[in-house]
Amino acid sequence: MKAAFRDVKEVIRTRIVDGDWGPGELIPNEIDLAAEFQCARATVNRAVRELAEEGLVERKRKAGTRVRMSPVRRAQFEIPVVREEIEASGRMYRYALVRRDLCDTPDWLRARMGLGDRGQVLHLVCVHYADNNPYQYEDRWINLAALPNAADVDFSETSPNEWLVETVPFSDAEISFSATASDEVLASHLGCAVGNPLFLAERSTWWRGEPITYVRMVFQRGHRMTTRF
Amino acid sequence: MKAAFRDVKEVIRTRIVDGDWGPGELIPNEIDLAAEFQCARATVNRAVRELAEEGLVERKRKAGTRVRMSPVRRAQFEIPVVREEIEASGRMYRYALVRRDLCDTPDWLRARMGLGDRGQVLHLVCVHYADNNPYQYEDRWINLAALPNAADVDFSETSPNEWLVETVPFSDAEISFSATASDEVLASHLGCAVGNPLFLAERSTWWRGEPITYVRMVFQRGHRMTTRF
DNA sequence: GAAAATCATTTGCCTAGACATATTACCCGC
DNA sequence: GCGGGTAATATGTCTAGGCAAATGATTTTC
Repeated sequence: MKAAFRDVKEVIRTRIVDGDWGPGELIPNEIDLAAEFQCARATVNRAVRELAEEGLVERKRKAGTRVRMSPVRRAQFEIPVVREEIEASGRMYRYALVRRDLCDTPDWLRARMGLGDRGQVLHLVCVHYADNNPYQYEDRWINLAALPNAADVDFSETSPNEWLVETVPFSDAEISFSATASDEVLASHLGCAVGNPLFLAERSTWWRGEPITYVRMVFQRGHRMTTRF
Repeated sequence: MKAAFRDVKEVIRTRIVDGDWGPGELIPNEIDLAAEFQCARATVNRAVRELAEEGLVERKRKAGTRVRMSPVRRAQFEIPVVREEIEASGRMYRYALVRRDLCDTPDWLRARMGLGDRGQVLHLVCVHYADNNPYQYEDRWINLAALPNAADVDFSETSPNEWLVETVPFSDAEISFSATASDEVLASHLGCAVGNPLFLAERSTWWRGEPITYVRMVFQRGHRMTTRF
């Protein structure tokens, strides 16, 4: 007899999956469920609350709990550091710095990151290899106003990604995925043809409201991001 | 004065983000925190438990709670029904069925879905419009062995997506995202040029271990999938 | 010294009862 | 029939206390 709320949760989940309680239908209230399962209301509450967090049911005060019409399926992706992603798949990781510039913040970046005054940014371009095949092209901009010491770091060995993770551990971020076409630069670095469709991930990061970094990550042809739920 | 556990949670989160409690460090135990915040231990428990679920801290019995070295970054995407996605953005939704075939299960589909014996599948092609602009091209295959009555449904008005959601509401799924190039069919339906890079989502669905449906969803040029965390 | 048994600490979960809050349902006056 | 106020109800959260389980630390035994 351990973790009763888990059992309650699974019984309810089974009833929903099997269609005993169909979409849109109201399920019994917490007091009745507690009576049925012979437990405290708090136990039922936790079970049903977690099901609601998973998107299986919808709860409203007074109105009760009902099975969702269209289950809000939330797909969860872990966003690992590239090196870990490659090494986890058993391939050898290699990193190369392609370019390093110090420049004034371009306007498009100021707009995107919400940078008010002009200042300097560190622009880094690097490529991540898996088993010596190009895997990801990384185009990164670091706000030097927020991280002045980034200018002194030697990024020829440490990838900016890993340096940032150690330096600014807990930040807010916005990530977005889309498709883009390979241009000549990408084609030469990734070893594909110009015009090939490529998977693109962009990420902006803030720390305490201050813009830290923006990165464009373009993956090798055929890259897929997969998850089960 | 509502939701004390939320306040506790935010105070602790702030201390971690600000570096008062650095990566790898042990934070006070629940009893001490409860004393500090003048609340019951259960309240602190919920606060810290949720922080652990978010990946900010790591908990172990007897060992206590410590701040994670590298926070597990989980991006969460909601996978809504197309119509809801479009209507939520304030645009008008329209749906069109392009093609409907009954055919023997092609080999590639049998391999992908883990379908053992050969049987028939229903192949549907449709397009979803937002404000009369093509938004998503949907290429769907439904396993008739699992859903024989799908053959009798009129999909000219109801989109297969919505019919399936009502009929087989809660299933296991695998979803994957990638980039693809527009071919002539896609170009004509989506109104883009041949060769344009397009964002592709593929989804396989099972119900109680039985393959139900596989769908390829190709989005209009420039589509982005975004999330904050 | 190494392995095994015991102890202590911390999180995990449960109960029973209480009050708060949102929201529906109903009743009433018009 | 309709608008507005009021009561009823289901969920949301808190408290105080208690037992369970995992596991790091310590001590005992061989």
